[in-house]
Amino acid sequence: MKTTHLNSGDLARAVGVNKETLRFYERKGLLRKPERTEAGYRLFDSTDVERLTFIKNAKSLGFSLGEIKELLAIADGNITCRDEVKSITKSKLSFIDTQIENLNNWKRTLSKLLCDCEKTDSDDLCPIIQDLSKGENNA
Amino acid sequence: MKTTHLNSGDLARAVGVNKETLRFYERKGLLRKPERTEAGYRLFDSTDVERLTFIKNAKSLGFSLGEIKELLAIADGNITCRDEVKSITKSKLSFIDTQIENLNNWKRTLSKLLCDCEKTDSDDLCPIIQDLSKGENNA
DNA sequence: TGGAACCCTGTACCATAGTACAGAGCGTTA
DNA sequence: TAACGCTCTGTACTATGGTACAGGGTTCCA
Repeated sequence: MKTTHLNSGDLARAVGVNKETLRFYERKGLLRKPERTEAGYRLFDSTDVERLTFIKNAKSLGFSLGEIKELLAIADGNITCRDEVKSITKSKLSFIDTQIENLNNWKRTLSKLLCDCEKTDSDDLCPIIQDLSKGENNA
Repeated sequence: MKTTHLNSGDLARAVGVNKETLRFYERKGLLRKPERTEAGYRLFDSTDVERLTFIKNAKSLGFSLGEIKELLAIADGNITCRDEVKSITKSKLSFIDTQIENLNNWKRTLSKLLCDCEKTDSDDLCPIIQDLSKGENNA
């Protein structure tokens, strides 16, 4: 658990994000304001690597920065708020379900259209275009 | 096929979008510049309803406004470009497949975390937070 | 005829998620 | 000691997809 100090470049490289993004996250309150050297250089440590990794992972799981900030606030606070993490995760899960359902609908529709398109004469109007011009289309 | 004239408000209401959005789409070149009354009021007709419906449907299918513009350009042009519609649709389909796969990964991960969370003692660190702090997380 | 409800315009603003850049200072190494 | 590469700051800009608003003009209905 030695406290290796990293500067912006080190941290950015370590986690694989842009250096500017670190400043951006700091401004947004996702990363704490790090200590500084006398010259004003940011001094990060392994907890920042973890935190930034957290952000990166959560982002890849579809959490928005706003949601991540909430999660981090909870992680920073007392453990008793854990229900909130669960609640956010649950709502995210149900959102994901909806999204998957939508995508499957899109997929069905587009596949069907593509199929129709292959079948029709090349001098008919494209069925994809035609279909999308109709009301009552799927969500 | 009577050419019912609609003004901005009518069209917006008919399709269910914001009036400002019409102007926005017009600016972006998604909607044609409509004729005007002598007072300068926009005059839309049923083809605009179709076009806006097209945009709305395509949007709900996950096409970006840029892609929709391409599709519209093709629809406006000659039918022989139909292969392009197919190609856009195909690439959209493969994108959708990727998205579904990603969402399913997210879902698996979050479900597992949620499950872990229910199992652990309330004075342990929340496993969701812990897990997300680790590197090598799924995409 | 007057007022409500609509339409017009340009411009500015919103959120999200960053990226880019100029001009300055710092640190390391030849 | 000079040069190169790194860091700092604030500010501006990017893209996407709109929304809001002020300050006018118009249309409709009682």
